[in-house]
Amino acid sequence: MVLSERKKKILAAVVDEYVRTAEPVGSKAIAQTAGLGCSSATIRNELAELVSLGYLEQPHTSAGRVPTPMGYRMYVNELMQKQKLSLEETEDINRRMNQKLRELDDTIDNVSRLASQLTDYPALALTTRSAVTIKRFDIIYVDANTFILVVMLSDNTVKNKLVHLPVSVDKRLVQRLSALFNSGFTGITDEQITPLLINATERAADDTMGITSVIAAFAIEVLSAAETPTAFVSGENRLLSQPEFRDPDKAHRLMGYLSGGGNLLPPDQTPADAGEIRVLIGPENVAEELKDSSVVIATYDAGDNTKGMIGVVGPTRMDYSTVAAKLSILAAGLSRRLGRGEAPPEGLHNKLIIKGDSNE
Amino acid sequence: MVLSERKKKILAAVVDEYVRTAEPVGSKAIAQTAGLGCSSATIRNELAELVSLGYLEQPHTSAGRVPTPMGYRMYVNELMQKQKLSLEETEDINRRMNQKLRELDDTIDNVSRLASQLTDYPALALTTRSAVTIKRFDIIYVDANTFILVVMLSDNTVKNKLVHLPVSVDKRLVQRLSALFNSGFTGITDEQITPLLINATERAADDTMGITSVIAAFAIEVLSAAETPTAFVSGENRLLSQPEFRDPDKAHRLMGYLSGGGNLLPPDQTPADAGEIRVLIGPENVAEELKDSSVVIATYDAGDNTKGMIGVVGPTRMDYSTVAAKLSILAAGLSRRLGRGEAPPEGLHNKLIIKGDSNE
DNA sequence: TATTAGCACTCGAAGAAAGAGAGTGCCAAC
DNA sequence: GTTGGCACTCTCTTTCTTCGAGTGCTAATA
Repeated sequence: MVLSERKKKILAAVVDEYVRTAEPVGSKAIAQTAGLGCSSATIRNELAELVSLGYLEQPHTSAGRVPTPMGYRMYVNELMQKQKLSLEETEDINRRMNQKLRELDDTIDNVSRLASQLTDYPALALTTRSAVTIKRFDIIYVDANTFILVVMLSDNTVKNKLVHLPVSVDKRLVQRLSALFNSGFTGITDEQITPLLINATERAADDTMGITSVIAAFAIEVLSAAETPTAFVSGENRLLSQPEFRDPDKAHRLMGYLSGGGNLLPPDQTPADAGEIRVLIGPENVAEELKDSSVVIATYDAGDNTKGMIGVVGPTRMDYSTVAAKLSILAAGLSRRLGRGEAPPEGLHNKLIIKGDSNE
Repeated sequence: MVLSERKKKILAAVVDEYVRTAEPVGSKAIAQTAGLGCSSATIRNELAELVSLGYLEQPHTSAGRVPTPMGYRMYVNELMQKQKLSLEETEDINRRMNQKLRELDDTIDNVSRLASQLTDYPALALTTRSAVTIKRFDIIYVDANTFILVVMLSDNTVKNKLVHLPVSVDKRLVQRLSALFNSGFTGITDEQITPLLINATERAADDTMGITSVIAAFAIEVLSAAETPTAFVSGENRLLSQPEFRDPDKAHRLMGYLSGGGNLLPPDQTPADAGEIRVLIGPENVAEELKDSSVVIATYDAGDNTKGMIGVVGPTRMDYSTVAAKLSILAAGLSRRLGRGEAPPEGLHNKLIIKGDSNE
């Protein structure tokens, strides 16, 4: 059954109002705010129908109406006006993004922090699982007992590790190993790094001290870490400002779940296309702990076919349109800068300024 | 005035009991638990004196007693029995430390997570401010537009950054720059990296494209980031399981403060010696938000004269002895492994096992 | 002099009762 | 189909009462 225009308007009004006030919405309030020229009695009739259709519900017989998950779903899919953020707001987001992400690393924890700040909900940033391979493998010789492993992955992230060894290592061995690893270990996944391969490399390098194993272990570690989807959560505490989490136990449960960082988001779903916003409302979530919360997820392009995701968690009574709009901009910005694996022009510029003021 | 033995015992009993139950402690309860052979009436007299001495207080006239900050202080300084953790517990901590910190990075966020898990309070790990210099500077040439900067600092941490440039760079220029940076930028602090120095390097390398600036900017960034004391907080949500934070507003305030990650701990105090445990009780804290919470801080030796700190935050009604004992072990473990900047033997071993099972 | 038993008293927590108010459902009129 | 009117329902808030743990004090005891 398709909803009449008026029902849609009323439903939208209920959602808007409820999101704003967190109080069940009465017929009178709607009659006043939503500018349809009819009385509260008419609205009451409509509301009753919306209830029986499953879009709304009543906490108790003589209370206002509250959207059901199905109601929110309808709202998100059809009713909510794609919020246009004002120019200032957009600017602000971009500015903060530049500022925040210029510092050292645009690592996912920074991204999640930013998302949380912007939306004022807890946010989480996730890496997506995908086959990662090693693109480059370098070993920097520091001294006879020390070297630095530097691995560049196919997703353009670089990892390093400082290794101390109890035994001395010849500089040439290190170089040989470096070359061997670069030829043998690039372009393959962690599963392909078999003991056999390590043994072969070891023999080829004449490595009698097992350094190869240490390095290979690092390679495996990096690869599997990169493939394990990890989530960074920040701003858990913002949950507490939501009235639905005034109950400390409830808040604690969800926050604990979030900090656990487990597989929070639909693990089976393939990541959406970059730019796409996905909304999971209440029971649509797989995790039991999220069953009465909502999640908004934006996907961005992290370059080299990998996708990143930023999600925001809140009560089902969530300001979907604003959150979606903000995440959209954030995701777009991230795609822009990560997609090509380079810092944004401004970032570079700001740094370069130091060239100028040499008289100091 | 010095407390009589019995008063001490009673005070200790009050603290212990209150820590356990979070309820004001009555005279009868003490008469039963603390095995001093006297009746509740006697205890009442003693309690009344302890109140007038300032060690205890009453929430209201006809309630049990609760320790004041001064009472806790006395407890921590003199009464609390230095808790000996059982062998199993110690083992457990060490095992978890090995497990947790073996993964890729023993970074401070992992340390703080671990501390929080162990104590079941929110924990924060801090780096201490100290003059950091660059120990090594390497540039890995990836392709004409891409290279990886690898910087090893005096505190034995290694940072890297992938740099894309819009212009092509000659491989030899990169090598020359690498050499120049290694000679010019090692052993100096970020303040010593003046525009003059950059300019000189630039000219020496014949760098007309300003790559030097980009690299120098990274150097400065890394150095100043390393010198900025940062705090990593985890387990904020554990606050919520404490009855004193059942009020969401109160919890929110403190959690917000913690997540802010600001200068949480006595900024003026010089870090204690490694192994030392410091306890700040309620109003002893400088930060307004911590005035009715307590903080336990352990200092560990992070190698190369730098100290690290792990702190735990909780209500003043905190299990000081257990927390102190656990942090102690944690700090000792960290000193052991970070002090010499190497992975613990077990960690290495476990990795090396993969050598063995090549028949798979 | 220190300890103890006894007892009246205090004060908060928990429960019960009452009142207020927002909002509904339904009916009859338009 | 819409509207005003009205009785009804149910929660929230406030007020009052009760209950009980724990105290402080006094007088008796070792």
